[in-house]
Amino acid sequence: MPELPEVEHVVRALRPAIVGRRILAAELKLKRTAPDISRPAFNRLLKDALITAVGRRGKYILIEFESGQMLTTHLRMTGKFVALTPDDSLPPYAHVIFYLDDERRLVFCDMRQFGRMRIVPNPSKLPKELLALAPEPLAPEFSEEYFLSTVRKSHRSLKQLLLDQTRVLGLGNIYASEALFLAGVSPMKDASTLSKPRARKLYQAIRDVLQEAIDSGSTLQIDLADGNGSYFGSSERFWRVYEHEGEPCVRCRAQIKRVVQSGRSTYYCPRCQR
DNA sequence: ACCCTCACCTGCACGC
DNA sequence: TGCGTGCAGGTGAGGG
Repeated sequence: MPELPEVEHVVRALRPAIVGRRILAAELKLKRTAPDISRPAFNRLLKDALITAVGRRGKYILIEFESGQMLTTHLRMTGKFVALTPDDSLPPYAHVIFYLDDERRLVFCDMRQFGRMRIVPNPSKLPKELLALAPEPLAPEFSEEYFLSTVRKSHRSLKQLLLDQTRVLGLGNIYASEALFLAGVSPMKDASTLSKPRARKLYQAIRDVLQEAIDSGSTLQIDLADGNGSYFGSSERFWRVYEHEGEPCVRCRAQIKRVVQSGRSTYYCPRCQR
């Protein structure tokens, strides 16, 4: 159930586990997981592929091969990677299996079947949804100027704008609420009406909330060598407003409210956030 | 170009 | 106990 920080944790756990490994065989069990390729073609293209790098773009995981091919994975809501030792049995909802050259299997599991994989023939043929993504939020390209002009141009609510991966990358439903709380800005406010100083504050809050989540997660135990085949990047975290409806605000003690914006829950403090 | 709604799935908590 | 309802941290296709 990942937003950018969780995906970053998955990437960091995956990297030492699979870089340098060769895929002896690939088995796409659920066609839906890689909808724009046939199962035999998927299995054939990844057979004998040597993994040279694991990266990330927004919430997409990028696995690169020596051939120049790349496998992109989006975990959506419930996707997980699991590393299995030869003794481990297949976990539930295992939709893709990669048989690695060290006897282990890298398995993609996904209860809700929303997760998607795609094979990219080479780096110049990135799919359009990847090309459309906003700059990496923790990189210099996501500048204050970029954010200020993006905010100024939008007449949607700030919450909706923050969830739009083509405008602001990496936030999901939780971190969007958290960033707005940190900045003291109402999720319902029309983006274009936000003053420059408050937009700056929101910009900083976005980066802080993501960086804090990445840092706090880096101490998590994400060892894949345990006998059960650990789930990559599982984490527990403390939210300031998310799922705190009715509880006192940590800053002013007013009751946290929940509203629904375009079908999704938003949590906020009606007193601190204007 | 932009933005909204809905569809895609399964499981779980809750109320009757 | 069983059933119906609503909800879950994500996109992306289709339409206005």
